[in-house]
Amino acid sequence: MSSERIQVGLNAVIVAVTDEAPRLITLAGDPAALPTGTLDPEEDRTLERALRRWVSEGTGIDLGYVEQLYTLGDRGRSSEPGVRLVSVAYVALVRERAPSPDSGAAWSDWYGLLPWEDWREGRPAVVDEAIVPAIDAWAAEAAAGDRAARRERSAILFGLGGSAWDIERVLERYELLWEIGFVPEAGAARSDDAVHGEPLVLDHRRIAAQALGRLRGKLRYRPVVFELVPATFTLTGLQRVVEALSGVRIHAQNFRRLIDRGGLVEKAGGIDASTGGRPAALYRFRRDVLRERPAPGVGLPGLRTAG
Amino acid sequence: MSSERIQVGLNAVIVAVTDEAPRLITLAGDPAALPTGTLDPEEDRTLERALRRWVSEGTGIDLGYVEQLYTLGDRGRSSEPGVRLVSVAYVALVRERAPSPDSGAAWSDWYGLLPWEDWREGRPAVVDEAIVPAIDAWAAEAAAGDRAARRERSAILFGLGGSAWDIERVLERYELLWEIGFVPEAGAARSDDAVHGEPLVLDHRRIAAQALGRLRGKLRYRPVVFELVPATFTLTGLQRVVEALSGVRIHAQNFRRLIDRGGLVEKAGGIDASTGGRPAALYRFRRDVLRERPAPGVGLPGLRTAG
DNA sequence: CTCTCTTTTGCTCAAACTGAGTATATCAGC
DNA sequence: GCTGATATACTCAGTTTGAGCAAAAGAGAG
Repeated sequence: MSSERIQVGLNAVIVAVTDEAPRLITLAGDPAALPTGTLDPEEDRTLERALRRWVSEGTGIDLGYVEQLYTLGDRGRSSEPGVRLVSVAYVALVRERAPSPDSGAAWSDWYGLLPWEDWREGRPAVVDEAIVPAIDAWAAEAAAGDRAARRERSAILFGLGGSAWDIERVLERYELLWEIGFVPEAGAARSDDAVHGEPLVLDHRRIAAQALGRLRGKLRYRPVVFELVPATFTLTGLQRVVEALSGVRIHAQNFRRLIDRGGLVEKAGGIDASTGGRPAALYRFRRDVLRERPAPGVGLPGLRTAG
Repeated sequence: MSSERIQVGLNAVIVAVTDEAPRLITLAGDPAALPTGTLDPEEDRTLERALRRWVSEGTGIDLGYVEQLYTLGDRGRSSEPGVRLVSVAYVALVRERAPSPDSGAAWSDWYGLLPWEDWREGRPAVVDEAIVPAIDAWAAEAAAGDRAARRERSAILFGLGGSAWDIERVLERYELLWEIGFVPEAGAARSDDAVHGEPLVLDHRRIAAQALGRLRGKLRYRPVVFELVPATFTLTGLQRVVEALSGVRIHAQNFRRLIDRGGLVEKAGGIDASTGGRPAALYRFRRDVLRERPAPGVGLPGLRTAG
C-alpha cells in the first residue's frame, strides 16, 4: 500500500468544575498534553470502552458521562515520523475533582489554556490588550480589499464593536487566533502564557477548544450540568457551574425560574447555611425529565450581549 | 502488540433533496451500502480531503458542504475477519441530484430506510400497524418492574400517548428498534422492507439514522438548507426541502416570517409561475448573514406536537 | 369574460417566553 | 435588634411563537 503507517489513538478531555473554575486533566510535559491512549483490538469491544479502560488504568478515574467529540487525522500530527496518527477525541464529565495519583496527570484551569473565553467579569483584559492589537495588525497587512472582511470576521467572533459575544464559537475563535499567529502552536516562540494561553502539545489545545464549545452548546438543550455537581446542590451552586462553563454571568432569578419551571430539579430537603446569607435549599436532579421532556437543558438565560 | 489488525475507513452519507424527498447515495449490493473509502496517507493531507477525493473518483460527484458525523469502531463491524475496522463517517450535502455514472451508486429514498421518520402526512401507518405492536410485545416480555419503563421510553421516542414527536431523536429511535429486533440487522431474517425499512450492510443504516438526526438538529441553528437548493428558489420551495428533511409540515406564513425576519434571503428578482396558484417570487440566500448573525437557522417553526 | 380553484403573501391576535428590575425572607455576626 | 449578605418571590414590558383570517395573483373551466 503505502510507506506511511496509520495508527489509531484516543484522546480524552476530562472535565470537572471546582471552585467556580472549569478544569481538565493534562499530563505533565513541555508542553503539556491531553491524556492519550490506544485501542486494544483484543480487549476493547468499543472505542468508548477502550477510553474508559486506559483512563481508569492511567489516572484511577472512572469516567461517567462520555461523549465523542471529533476525529482528527491531519498529516503531521504525530510526533513519530512515518506514522499517520488518527485520533478519536472524547469529552468526559466527572463529578469531583478526583485527585490524580502520581501518574503525571493534574487538573489544569481551562481558562489558562483559553484566557479570552472567560467573560464572567466582563470582557477580559487579554482581548483589549493583546488580541485586538494582534487582529488590527493582521487586518492591516491584508490587501486593501480583504481588510474589512478580516476586521468584520474578528469583530463578530470576539464581540467587538457592538457584536454580541457568542459563547459557543470557541473553536472558530481559536482557529482565528491560530491563523493570525497569536497562539504559540502556530510556529511562534513560546510567549507569555497568561496572555496567549498555556499551549498544549500538537493540536491538543484545539481539541480542548472544540470541547469547550461543544459543552457550552450542550448545556442549552441537555441536562449535562448535573454530571458535574454533587448529588444535592443549591441552585446558586448549580448556577455557578453553568457560569463557569459558559463563561458569562447569569441573572439569578431567571435562572431559578427556568430550572424549576422546566421540572429539572426537586427539593432534596435540607439546607446549606454556609452561603453567608440566607441559607439555600438543597435540590437534586430529577432523573425523570430525561424521559418526560424532549430536550431539557438549563437554557442559559440572559447572555445575548454579555459584557 | 495484538493479532487483530486495525484499519481506518471512511464513510459518506451524501444527501440531496429532490421532489420533496430526501435521498442519499447507496452502493448496489445485498444489502446496499454507504459509499466507503480509505485514507491514503501519502496523498491525503486530511481526512476530509481523502473523503472528497474518493467520492469524486468513485461517483464523479464533487462534494460541497461536508461535516464529520461520528467515528465507529465496535468489534465485529468489519466483513474481513481479523480486522478491526474504525470508520469515520461524514455527512455531505449536494445541490442537484447528480446522476451517478455506472459506479453502482444510486440515490435511495431516506425514508425507505427509516419509514417511521416521515410524519409529513401525520403519524405514518408503520408506527401504528407494526411498531406499536412490536413495542407492546417487547414490553410484555419484560419483568413486571420494567414494563412501565419500556412503555414510557417507547411512547416518548415515538410520540405515542400524548408525547410530542421529537424530530431529532432519530438515532435513539433506531437504537430502540434495533434493541427490540424490529430492524433486520438485529439478526432477524430479511422481512418486508416497506415496514421494517430497507436494511444496509453492517451498521450503515445506523449511520444514516444518526446523519438524519444531526441534519435535523443543524437546520435549526445553521443555514444548511441552502446547500440543498438551487441558487434561486421560492420560499415555498425552500419550505418543502425543510419539511422533507425534518419530516413534518410547517405553517407556511410563520416559516416565511422567520426566514425574512432573520435576513436569511433577499429577492432575486424573478418569478416562478409554475406553482399552480399565484406565482411565487424568487429569492436567493444572503451569504452575509453568516458573518452578521451568530446562529442563523431556519428555526423550524410549528413542530411541537406534529401529528 | 367571469367564476372557481390554487398558491402566495400580508396581517392580526392571544399565549408563552425573556430580560430585567423590585421586594421580601432568612440567616450570621456585631 | 441592626447590618450585611444571599436566597427566593413577584412583577412587568417587550419579544417571540403558534395559529388563523383574508387579500393578491395567476391558470383553467364554462
